[in-house]
Amino acid sequence: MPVTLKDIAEKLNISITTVSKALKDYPDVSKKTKRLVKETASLLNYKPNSFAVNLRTKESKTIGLIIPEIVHHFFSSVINGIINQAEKKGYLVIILQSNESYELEKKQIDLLLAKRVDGILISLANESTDYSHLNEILNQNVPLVMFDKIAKLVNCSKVIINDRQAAAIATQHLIDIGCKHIAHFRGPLLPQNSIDRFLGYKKTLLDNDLKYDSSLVYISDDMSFENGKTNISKMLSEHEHVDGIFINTDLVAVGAIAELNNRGIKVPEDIAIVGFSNWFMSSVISPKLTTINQPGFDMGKQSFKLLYKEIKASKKNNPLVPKTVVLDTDLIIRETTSSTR
Amino acid sequence: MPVTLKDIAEKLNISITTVSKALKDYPDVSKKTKRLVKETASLLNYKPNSFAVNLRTKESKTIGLIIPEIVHHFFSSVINGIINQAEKKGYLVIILQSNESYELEKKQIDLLLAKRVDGILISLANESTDYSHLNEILNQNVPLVMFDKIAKLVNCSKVIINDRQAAAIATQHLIDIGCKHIAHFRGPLLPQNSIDRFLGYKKTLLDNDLKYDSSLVYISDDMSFENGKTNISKMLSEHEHVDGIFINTDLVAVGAIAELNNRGIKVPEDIAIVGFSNWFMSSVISPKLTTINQPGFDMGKQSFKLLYKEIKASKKNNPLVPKTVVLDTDLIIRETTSSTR
DNA sequence: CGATTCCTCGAAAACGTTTTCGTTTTCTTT
DNA sequence: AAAGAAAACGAAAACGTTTTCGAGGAATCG
Repeated sequence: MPVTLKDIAEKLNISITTVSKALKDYPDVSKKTKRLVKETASLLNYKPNSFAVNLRTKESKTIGLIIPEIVHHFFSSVINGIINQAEKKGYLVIILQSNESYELEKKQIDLLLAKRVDGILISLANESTDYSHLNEILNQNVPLVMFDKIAKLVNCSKVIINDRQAAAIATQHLIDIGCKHIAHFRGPLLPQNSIDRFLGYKKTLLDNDLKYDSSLVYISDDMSFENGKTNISKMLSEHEHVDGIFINTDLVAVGAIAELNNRGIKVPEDIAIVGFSNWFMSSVISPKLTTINQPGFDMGKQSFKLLYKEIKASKKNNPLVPKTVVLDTDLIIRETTSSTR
Repeated sequence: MPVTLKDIAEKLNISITTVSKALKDYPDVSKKTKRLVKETASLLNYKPNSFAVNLRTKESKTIGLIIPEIVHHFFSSVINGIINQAEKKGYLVIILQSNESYELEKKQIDLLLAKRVDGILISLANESTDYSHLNEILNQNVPLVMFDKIAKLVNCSKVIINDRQAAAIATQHLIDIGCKHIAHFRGPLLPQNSIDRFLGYKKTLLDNDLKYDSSLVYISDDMSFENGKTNISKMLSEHEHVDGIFINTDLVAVGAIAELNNRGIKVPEDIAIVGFSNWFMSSVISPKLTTINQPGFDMGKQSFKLLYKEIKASKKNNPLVPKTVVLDTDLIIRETTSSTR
């Protein structure tokens, strides 16, 4: 059986109260008994029962994290950032997956609320368009921070990248290397970042006096390798002189490149490509993919930092005004837009 | 304030005891009060306080998972399998990372034990050679299951692949397509699977009457892309007629291929390559990598299943005899060993 | 009708900790 | 040496649940 405060108290013939206070360095216990208590505590290998501590202090030093999918380079980087930062502050992280499903997302939130985690970090499922489940979190006074895939309407802190700007930089790069007919493979219709990237693409075309043609925009429903291949095929059958594509995300871009390779269409000579997210594979394929680097680790880190502040504020019943942190991205120029073309 | 059993009891003018029993369908409470209690419970949106439940039942329905690194295709697949299976049984998962460090691994175990998780799943850090921290888990009667990178000497259930056999299949494949001088890029010296893959390679050479040359074995300390490049360079400077390499793992293989491409050495015509693990990128690079598929998701699933059984057995004080599950791998033949060579 | 059984219910202890508040002891001061 | 202040300690309540055990009343049986 695990050793408790009581065991220490009995061994030293003092009260449980004093033992507890000694261990927590309360000022009203003498140096001598403190030393004694601490010695026997470590002698007996005492570990506080976290269940009891949780009940008493009403906090579990645990946060919940919900992401669309785990097996994903970007998200696993985010997880890494979150866990690292959380551990520094003594928090552990419970991870759940929404599989891009609204229903599952709702269920996972319920699970976390039932577990009474001290806070929740979430990146939304593509399907999610109703936000009552998120407001439910706030109603219960559980701190909430959204990152990457956010809902602007929910009144909580957020960590995002400037998707519109990043897309603009990507598109401008294509224009700068001489592309005249630039297509865009966008993500699903709902998620905000998918929308913003599209808008950044569109605006940059117009800003450069190129005409925007909605038939040059293709949707990747599940952002897969296959999507890239089918989108390319469709595009080639519908348009003749596309010379550049801004593709969301790298995985789709890699599928597109594979299909272009199959068909003997040269990248970047015939068609230049810029991806999005800087997955590891992008630097390994041939030709190497020019892409927008999305700082996953840092996003995780910042997200937890914000959540931590909210948790501390909420403990003091001192509500924090929600804040949105926007992280920098950068364009990584590689072979798919090589200037030697 | 969250609603408690007491609130329901007061509202209905009955005792807390009866409310608790009604909600848990005890036989000694009448249908009528059960209905009444359940109605008001859902009316008030009652959620049991998990902290109190934990303290009372001495279990948290939470398990801990320690892996060397999260941002890794194989491990994130494993995580996925574990979380999926755990959720089905009502368990949540706390994930920690050892960063391949023995010290950190020890610390993470302490954290999980302090949290009093119901069980622990672990894949060992490469550094770990002392197992006292693992035995500490068992001493505290916390169920433990090891997967992938295991320690044979620790007396717990394990889930692994047959590394030796997989390596043999990979090596045999190289021999079958005509390779005569086969090198091996192995992982670090300590981990069991690194050892077993090496042994499978060696044995297969001898079984085929090829001579084993220890100078053809190169070590990748950190299993990186860079390791692949440097190993190839070293190998090319030391040996002339290597015509096949069995490389652990895919990431190293991809680095090797990149360097071979740089030097104009043709894969598979000049040197054929087989990787290990079937990372997603392997099917995307050029030439596509022949590799051993390692069933990450299934490994996660099986690991949790074993742990679950142990948890249930340990609750009944009915120790389970440790069991080792060996999962199948398969050889995925792609272009780096294409038979057209 | 008395004794037995069954059906409902509730008091109370227990899980292990934290913290308030009061009590006792020791020390300081005059 | 007495009075007051300071230091050290402990009793007890509280967190919210689960479960044992016993009690009361209703139903059943002989």
